[in-house]
Formats: sequence, C-alpha cells, structure tokens
Amino acid sequence: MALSKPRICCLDLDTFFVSVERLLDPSLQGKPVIVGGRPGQRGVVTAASYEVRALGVRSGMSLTAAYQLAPNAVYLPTRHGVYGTYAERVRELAQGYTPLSQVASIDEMFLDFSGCENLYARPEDADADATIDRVVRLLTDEIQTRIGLPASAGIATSRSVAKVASGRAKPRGVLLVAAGQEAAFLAPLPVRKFPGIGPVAERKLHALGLTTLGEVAAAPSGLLRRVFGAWTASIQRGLRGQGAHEIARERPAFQEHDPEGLWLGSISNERTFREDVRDPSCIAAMLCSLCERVCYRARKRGVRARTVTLKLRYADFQTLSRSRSITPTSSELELFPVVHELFVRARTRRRAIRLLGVALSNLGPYDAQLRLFDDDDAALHGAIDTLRKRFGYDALHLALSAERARRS
DNA sequence: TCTGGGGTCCTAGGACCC
DNA sequence: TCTGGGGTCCTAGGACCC
Repeated sequence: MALSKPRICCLDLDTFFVSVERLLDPSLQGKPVIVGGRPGQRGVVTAASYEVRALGVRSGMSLTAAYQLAPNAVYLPTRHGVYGTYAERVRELAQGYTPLSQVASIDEMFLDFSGCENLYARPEDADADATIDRVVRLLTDEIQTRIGLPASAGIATSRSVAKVASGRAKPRGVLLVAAGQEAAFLAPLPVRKFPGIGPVAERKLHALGLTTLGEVAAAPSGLLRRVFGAWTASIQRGLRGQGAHEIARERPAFQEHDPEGLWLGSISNERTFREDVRDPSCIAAMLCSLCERVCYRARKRGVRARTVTLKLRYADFQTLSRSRSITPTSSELELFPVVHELFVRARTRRRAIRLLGVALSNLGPYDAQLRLFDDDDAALHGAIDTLRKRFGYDALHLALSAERARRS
C-alpha cells in the first residue's frame, strides 16, 4: 500500500462559550448572546452569538463598543471552569475516532486521520476523501447529539489549511480541501485569514499592495521578508499547502521540558482595575494577591520559577514589564518582596495604574528534598493548600491581599 | 474599536565567559 | 591590554492566538 497523504482535521466548536451557556439555559436559544461581562464593565467580548455578529459584534471588541451595536443582547460573565468540563467531554469523544490528536485551545483540536481511510472505508464512498469527510461529519453530528454542542471541521493535508477550512465551514459544517487544491483554496481569501498573520502583518502587507493570500503567495521572497522576517519560508510553504502536518502526542505544556530539564511554559495572572488606581496600599494588595495566585498554581503543578516578571499598564495604556532571575521559588512570601521592588523600579511616571500582572517562567521541578531543612514555608504552604482544597481558594489570603479582597 | 486574561514564540542588545 | 569571535544567559518588548 502506498503511503497515504496526511489528512489533518481541525475540529472547532462554534461560538463555544455561547453554546455552553445555551445548553445550561435553553431560554437563550435563538437570542442575541454576548459572553464576556456586563456592559459598562472594563472588558471585552469573549464570545458572540451569530445573532450579534450580524450586528457587527466581534470577539475581542470592548463591551462598551458591543453595547453600542447590540444594546438588547443578553450579557453574561465568562465562566471558564464550566466551559472546561464540556471541552473535556468533546475531547474524549473525538479521541475515540483517531489515536493521534492535539489540543490547540479550549475550543479547538487537531485530529490526525492519516492512514485511517481503509479502517473507515465503506463501499458507497467514492474515494478516500469521501470516507474521511463522512467520518468527520459523523463526529460533528455525535458532538451535537450526545453533548449538545455545534462543531465545525476542516480537513486538509496541513494543520494551517485545515484550520482555515474549519473557519470557512462554520457554522455546523465540514469542509475538505483535497490534496493539490490548497493554494487555489487559499488564493481568494483576505490575508488575515491565515494563521500567523495578525493585524500588524496585515497592515504591512496592505501597504505593499497585497490583500489576498494568492497575492502573498505570488510575491517575491525578498518583499515578504520585510513583513515576515525569519518566518518567510514557513509562511510561503504554508500558502502552498506544504505546511506542517505533524500532530504532537497529547501532553500538557508544563510536562514538556527541554534538554536542560527546564519545564516549558509559564504561569501568569494579571488584573485590570475596575478604576485606575494610585493608592500605594491598593497597589501592594493587588501585587500580593497576584503573587499568591501564581504561586498557588505553581505549587499545584509541582514547579518552581527561576524568573519572575512584573507587568504594569498605566492609565494611558503604556505597558511595560520588568523581570528578574531569582532563586527558584513557588512561595508568595519570597516572591512578593521581589515583585514589589520590581514595581517600584518600573513605575517612573506619576500616572494612575490600569493593570498589574505577575508571571512565573523558567519553571523547574519542585524538589522538596532540597528545601525541607531551610524552608519552614513548605509546611505553611502545605497547610494553606490543603485548606484551600477543602474550602476553596478564597479561604485564606495573606493579610495584604485579604485587604484587597475585602475592598472589592 | 478607548482596548481582558491566559498563553506561546521570536527578536535583539548587553553582559559575561572562553 | 588599542582587541576577534562564538556561545549563552538575562532582560525588555512585541506579534500572535483563542
């Protein structure tokens, strides 16, 4: 048997957060729904139903702007925990169809059907593409009937083309791009549709007179290098349908590590104040609370961080970060003084502050053996984490962040 | 379009070492 | 110490994705 072509499926849940909210409250069915928060709050649309998209509402848009377009929509807060449970059920179902899959985000995953044609073939299938197309339709139908969520899928020989196809298939559709047809499929689409081309690259391409993916594909490498730099070759391959099709075996990001044994990934929490603040005690309380949060998550993962980053955004949106290498820690008692000092160093302007964030990176394993004798914190954290497990995260806070919690 | 919050990856200059 | 070049770490910033 000849080696079969790669057949990658990008499975994407339609207006995922909205669909889950409708599943939990069927009276929302058919109504205009926006998930992200209430109008007037500082925040953006995280999911918009097709009814409000028709009015021009898009995810990422500020709630204020959305309200101008859709004053009569139902506005709901984002409930990540709830959506995660449904996402997990969809994953389990999808993973029953193919042994190789990769989770791309909460509402999107890649499935590798390469070589599965014979397994699924039926006499009535015209060819291998028809087989895969039929099977993926079975999958999206099953997600709808068994879980109650609408899903779409794109199938192609590469991940990027499959992803673009899934976008074109929405809502509730399946679109297969046959091998060899990739360039023709992409050619008429606006440049922004291709994964990796964001607002900045779009602007630069427009300035060069390139508005469609076909025009980009035909442009000389030298020209494209001005926009994509080192990415140029990879983008060009992608546009020819020769992009990557490899599907990494399922593995949480924090379990991957490089040859030095460092865990990849980072843990961060950031918060936009409801109103810009200047009050130093309010700022300190927020920093303390953020330190607690990231450290709690680090301990849950069993990692410590060798780098901490403070993020600061002024009221006028000027944003900056300050980072520092530290003795690996997952203790807020150790972290907070460093973060506070980074803040004091970073804040050179008098302006009120809009956002603060704390990130941990350069993660490594938490080696309790190494710490036991020099660290009374370990016992304290163990006790804190146990209580939180039983009574919830908010059961315990350091005094400063408790002050913040009380005020908010 | 007055702009959230969680991430990943890339770039680039300077320090420091050999 | 009138000075090359490569490697790696640290830090800051930015593009992009959902």
